Amino acid sequence: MTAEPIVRIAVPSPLYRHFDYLPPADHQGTIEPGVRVSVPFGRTRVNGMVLALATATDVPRGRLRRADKVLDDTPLLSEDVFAMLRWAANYYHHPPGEVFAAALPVLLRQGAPARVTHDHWRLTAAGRAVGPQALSSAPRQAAVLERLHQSPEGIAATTLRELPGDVPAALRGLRQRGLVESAPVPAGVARGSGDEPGMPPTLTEAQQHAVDSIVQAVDRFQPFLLDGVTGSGKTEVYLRVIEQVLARGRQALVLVPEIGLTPQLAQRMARRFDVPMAMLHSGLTDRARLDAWVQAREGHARIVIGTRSAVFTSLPEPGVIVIDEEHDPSFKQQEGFRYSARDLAVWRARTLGIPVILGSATPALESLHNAREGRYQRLVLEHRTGTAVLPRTGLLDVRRVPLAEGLSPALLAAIDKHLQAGDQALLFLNRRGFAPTLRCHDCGWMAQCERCDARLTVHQGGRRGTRLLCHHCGAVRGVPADCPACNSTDLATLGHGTERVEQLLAERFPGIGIARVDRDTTSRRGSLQQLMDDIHSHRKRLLIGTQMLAKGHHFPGVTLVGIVDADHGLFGADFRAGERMAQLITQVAGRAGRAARPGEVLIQTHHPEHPMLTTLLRDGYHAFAHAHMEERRQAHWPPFSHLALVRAEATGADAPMTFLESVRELAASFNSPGVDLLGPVPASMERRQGRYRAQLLLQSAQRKTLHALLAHLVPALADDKRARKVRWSVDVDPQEVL
DNA sequence: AGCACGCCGACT
DNA sequence: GTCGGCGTGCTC
Repeated sequence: MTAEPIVRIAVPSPLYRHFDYLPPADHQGTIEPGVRVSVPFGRTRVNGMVLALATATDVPRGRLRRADKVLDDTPLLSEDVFAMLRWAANYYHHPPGEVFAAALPVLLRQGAPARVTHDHWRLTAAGRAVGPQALSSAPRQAAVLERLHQSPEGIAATTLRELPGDVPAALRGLRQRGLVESAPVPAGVARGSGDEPGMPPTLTEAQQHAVDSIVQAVDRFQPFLLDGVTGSGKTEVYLRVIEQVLARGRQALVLVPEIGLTPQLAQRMARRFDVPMAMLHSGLTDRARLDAWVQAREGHARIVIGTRSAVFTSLPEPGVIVIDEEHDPSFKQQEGFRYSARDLAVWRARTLGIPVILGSATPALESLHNAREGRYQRLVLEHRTGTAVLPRTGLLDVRRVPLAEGLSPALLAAIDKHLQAGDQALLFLNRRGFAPTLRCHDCGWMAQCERCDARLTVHQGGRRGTRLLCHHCGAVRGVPADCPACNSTDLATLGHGTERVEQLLAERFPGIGIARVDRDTTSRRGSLQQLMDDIHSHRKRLLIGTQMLAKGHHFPGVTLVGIVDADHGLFGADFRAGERMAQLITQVAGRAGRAARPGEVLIQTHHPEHPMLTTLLRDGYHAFAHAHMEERRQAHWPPFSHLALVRAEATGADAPMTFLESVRELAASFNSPGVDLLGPVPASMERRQGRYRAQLLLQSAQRKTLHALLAHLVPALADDKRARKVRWSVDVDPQEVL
């Protein structure tokens, strides 16, 4: 008789170790790595992931417990994703159980079977026409009807069953009345129509070369940096490559930034390809997400498109991975399991032996460096497609110039000129609200957030009238009638935000129609779409907005882009501030002149001679990147070093610093040559949401030595009693170090 | 992270 | 006299 195997399990908990169990008593057959099991854990039961089968364990005999149920017949994750997650837990120094949990749809975490619910219900035309009050004699049916009214796309039967009462009976009743029908299509997956009108556009020579190069590599690992100016047709390159991948019977995984562009790109793909596609965006219900995930896993969905976490989707026949706007910071998760979806995608492509395409008009310096070192093959699209040309850019020196709400006469005149010509103009301003703060003219008091080291922003819009808002913790306060410090009534707003500029423009350019695009005007569902429609139909011809306007959206009618204040990025203390500024300016500028008419970009600054700006404007993003790369090299910042950040926060003011000092000592005691310990220092905004924050930076020229140190340090912290007095976390390859 | 056990303050 | 505060210990 052979001994029972030991089942090694990652349990969803912040613990850095695995747990060993015996198989369930009644279990027949084999248990494989990658299946979920329900196990007793402490006084509760949890769903864990089988990491491995073992023949021996360190755990004393009597303490081994028996798993109670195996939840999957076959591994839930494809081999490459399983391996990627094991690798990632190691690389990001994060508890394996949490890594697996983060990679699974909520319902799978909760133990639901990995099956599509074909059983969806939706209203018929007749059902849409009647209200629940028509069924007052059948309250159960009325409740189901009402619930279906809320979700016109249909609801999974399992979800409906959460309603009280005999839901299946109610559904039978409703079907007899002809009010509902069961829809066979699982949510989250839609079949493309492939009915794009006309022929796909003819490729430029550069596009054709890019497509050929990538297609030629379909059977091996090769990262491509698709480095193409805005409007150069990167998407068309993706589509042609995907077409080839689909033709070879393979699947495509497409990652996009978190800015609501998923539907747009998905729509374009759906018009091109007559195949089922899974869309994984933030708006999905848990059930729809599971359905989409399963469809991808089983190979029914041939294209999977989604944000960051879509990188964890298992695919049986992967052929290519695309990362669009690869420089976008949203590919890095900023809390919990702090992975980079871009970096994981490259890892995964290597394991799978398939090409991966990183596309951007403004590649991250890391990616340019990788290309320079020969790790990535760079494919350049220098020109815009069709007749569109790149806009002219100019600096507006605003020193000693009278400004109207931050706008110079030259900029206002330019807006006027473009509006007169019947075109649209876009103003970029990185501050939402009316004014960045409120100040007492008599004593200098400024409205401060009680829970953060930050000023409150004056917001005017909305039915709730003028209010003070904290952009960091969301606190809302009324505007005081007089100064809390000196009782003066002479309180005045200071600086300008999008609301204020909108007001000024409304007075200056009456009847033009102004679209303000920021978090305040787009937070309601569908409101962004409404604004976009108004812009595209020219009902609104002046656009004012924040970051959101810079990203990806096409505005063919815009011929003028104004950047109200470029100076923030010039003096940002973070080592990435310059790179971010250059990307932002280049991306905003890319919104202009995409159609036939040439565009113009005007940038207001108090530092017109600043080399960052002059290099960027005169010679473009790549010249800027080249110059900036040298600065990085001299300062030993990435990509010329590797970083990890230990963060700590607590309600007590001293606890984070005290803790990190002990972390520093501990790290120093490991005696790792070549790893520099910088700090600890208080975070740049020390107090946020009532918590004090500090950080310790670890820097090394060698990734290996840094990770060797972390491999000792992190488990030691996890076991350290002092660590329980603070909230701490480790961020490998942090995006921001300030 | 949960969850329980275990010793010190304001309540029915 | 108890309900409950969160310190600390553990999870195969």
